[in-house]
Amino acid sequence: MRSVMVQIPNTPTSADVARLAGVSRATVSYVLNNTSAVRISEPTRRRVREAARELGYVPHAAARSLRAGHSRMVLMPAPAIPVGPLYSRFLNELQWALGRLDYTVVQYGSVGLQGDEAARAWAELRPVAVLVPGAGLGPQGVHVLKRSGARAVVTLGPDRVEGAHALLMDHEAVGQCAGAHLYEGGRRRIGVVVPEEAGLEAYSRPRLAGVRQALQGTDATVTELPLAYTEEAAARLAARLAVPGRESGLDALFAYNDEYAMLLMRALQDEGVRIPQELAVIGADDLMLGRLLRPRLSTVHIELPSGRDLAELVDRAVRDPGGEPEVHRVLGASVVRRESS
Amino acid sequence: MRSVMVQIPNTPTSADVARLAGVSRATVSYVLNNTSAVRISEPTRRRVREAARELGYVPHAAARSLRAGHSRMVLMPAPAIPVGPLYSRFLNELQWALGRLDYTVVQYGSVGLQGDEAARAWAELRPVAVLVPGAGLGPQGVHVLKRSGARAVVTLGPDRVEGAHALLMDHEAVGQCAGAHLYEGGRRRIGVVVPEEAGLEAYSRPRLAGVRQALQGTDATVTELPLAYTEEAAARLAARLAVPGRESGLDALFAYNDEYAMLLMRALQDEGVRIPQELAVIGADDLMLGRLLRPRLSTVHIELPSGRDLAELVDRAVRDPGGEPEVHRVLGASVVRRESS
DNA sequence: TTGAAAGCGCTACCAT
DNA sequence: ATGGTAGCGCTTTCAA
Repeated sequence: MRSVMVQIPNTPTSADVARLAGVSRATVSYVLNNTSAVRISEPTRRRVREAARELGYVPHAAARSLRAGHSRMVLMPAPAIPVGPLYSRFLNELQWALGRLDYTVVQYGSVGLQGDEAARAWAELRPVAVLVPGAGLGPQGVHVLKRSGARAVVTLGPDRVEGAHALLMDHEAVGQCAGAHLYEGGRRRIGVVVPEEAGLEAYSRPRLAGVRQALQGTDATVTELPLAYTEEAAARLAARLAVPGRESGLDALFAYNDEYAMLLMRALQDEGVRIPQELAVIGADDLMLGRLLRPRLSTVHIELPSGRDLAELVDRAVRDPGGEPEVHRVLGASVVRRESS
Repeated sequence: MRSVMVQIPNTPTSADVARLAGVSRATVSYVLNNTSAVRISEPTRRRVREAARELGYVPHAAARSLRAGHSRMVLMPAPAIPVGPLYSRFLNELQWALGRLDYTVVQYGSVGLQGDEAARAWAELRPVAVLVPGAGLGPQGVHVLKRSGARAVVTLGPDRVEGAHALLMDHEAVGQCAGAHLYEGGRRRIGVVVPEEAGLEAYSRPRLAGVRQALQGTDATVTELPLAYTEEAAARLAARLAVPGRESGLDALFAYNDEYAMLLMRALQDEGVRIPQELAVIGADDLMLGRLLRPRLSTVHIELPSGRDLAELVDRAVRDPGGEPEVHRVLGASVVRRESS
C-alpha cells in the first residue's frame, strides 16, 4: 500500500471563507463576530457560517488584535517552582474567573529571564494586563509594560511596586503567627528553618522576619537554621539539635512550611527527641500531610484571596487604566494548633 | 505638592524609532534584527539603537509573526490540577530547553474548554507547535491545529492520536510494577485505590488496568477501592478493611500514589492494622514524604523523559513537518521497596 | 444589505 | 549603505 501524498492546504483566511460563500470579507467579519450594528440577511449568514465550517476556518488572533490595537490577553509568568495545592487552586479559580470575563489567560515560560529582561519579553505580546507573583518586577519593568499598552499591572507579593496595583501577600504575618503562638506556649529559644533551595527566599525571608517581629522586645531568641530538603541534611540538623546542651538550647521550631516541618520532625524523632515536650514544632500551609503525622503537626493556615476578586480587580483596572493603583493586603494567616506545639 | 498630570504616550513603533534616528523603518528593522544580508554603517546602527532605547521601543510580536507567516510559540494547556514536583521539574527543564532553541513557551489557561473547542482556541494563537499532556485531544483537534499552521503536535499521554507525535506515558506500567511486586511478595488479594477526585482518571484507570494485567492468569484477585482524599473517607475505608473477615480478605494495597497511600496507611494504623504483616501497602511517584513514614512506604518510582529530549523532538518536528509522527514510550517505572510491602 | 479600501506594525524585496 | 513599498489577516468606516 503506497503512502498517499496529502497536500496540506494553506491555512484558510477570512478571504477564503468570503470567496467560498460568495460574499465580501467584510460580510464574513460581520457574520462571524455577530456585529449588531449591521444587518445581514439570514440566508447570507448561513452561507458564511457553512463556508467557515467547511474550510475549518479559525480566526487569526494576532491579526485581529493588531487591527484592534489591543488584545484580551492576561499574562502571568509561569511558576518556576512546584506550586502547592493551595496556590494551584487559586490559579485555577483566577483563570476561570478571567475566562468568564472574556480574557485569555496565558502563562509565559520565562526561564532564565531576569526582571526587566522578562518584562520586555512579556511586553512583546502586548497583553492587556500582567499579573506577577513574587518579587522580581521593578518599577522599570512596570513602566515598560505600561508603555507597551498593558492597561493593568498587578503584583502579588511582599511589597508594592511603583505604578502597579498590588495584592500584598505579606508572609511576615505567617511568621508572626507562628512566633506569637510558640511564645504564648512558653517557648523562648526558637529556631526558624530557612530552606536552602533557590527560589524560596521570597517566602522564607519574610517568614523569618515575622518571627523576629513577633518576638521583638521579649526575652525570646531566634536562631536561623538553614536546611536543604533532603533526609541527610535533616538528619545532620536533628543530630545537632538533639545533643545535650544542644544548639542554643532550642525549645521550639518554626519549620518554614509543613514539608520541611515533617522532614525535620521525623529526623528529630529518630534522634529520640520528644515532640512537643522537649521541642515544639510548627509548620505552615496546612497541608493534608500534617494531619497524618504523629504527633499531628501544628501549622499556620494561609488564606489566599479569591480568584474571583482578583479577576474583578483586573477587569476594573483594565476598564479604568488611569485610576490610582489599588493596594490590598490579602494574606490571612491563623494558627491551627494540633499536637506538635 | 500638586500631583503631576503625566501624559501617557502611545506605544512607540519602529516608525517612531526611525523618525527619531532619522532613518527609514527598513533600516531600523535591519539594525534591531542584526540582519546579516545587509550592511549598515556603525554610526547608523548606534543612532538606531540609541533611539530605540530612548523611546523604550519593544517590538510587536503579533505584527512580526503576522508578517513572517509563523511564530516561534510553543503552546501547552496549563495544568488544571496541582502538579507534583516530578512533573514540575520536567516542565521547567522543557521550557528551559525550548528557550535555548529560541522558542517561546506559553501555557494556555483552558479552563472549562472541551477537547476540540480548546483546540480551536489554541489555534487562534497560531503556535508553531502544541504540546498536550493527558488525553482530551482528538484527531479532530490535531487536524484543526495543523490546518492552522501548527507544524508539530505532540501528545504526552496514555495513547497516541492520529496525526500527532506521541510520547507514550503508559501508566499501566506503573500498575504492572506494583502488581507484580505484590504478587512476588506472596500477596494474592490485592486492593487498588482509585481516587474519586475528578481529573485523575487519566492516570488512575491505566494504573488499575496495569495491576489487572500483571495478575491476569494467576490466582490473585483485584478489588477496586474508590477513595476521596479526605481523612474521613480514609477512616471509613480503613474501618471496612480492618474488620475481621474483612472485605475480600485483602492482604495488599496499591494506593494509586504516595499521597493516597500515606493517607490510607495512617488510617489503617489507627485501626490497628499491622503493616506490612497483615496488609502490604505500596504507593507511586516516589515522593519524599514516603520516606518519612513508619514503616517507610514502598513506592513505584517513575521516570519521566528528559525535557531536553522532548525539546529536540519538537524542534525536529518543526523543521520537518512532513515527517512521520514519532512515537516513543517514555515512562520508566520501577519498584522502590522499602518497609511497607 | 453588501462591498471597497484603509491601515494596525512589521519585514523583505527591489531600487537607488 | 539606505529608502520605498507591498502585504501578512483582520475590522471598520464610508459608499453604493
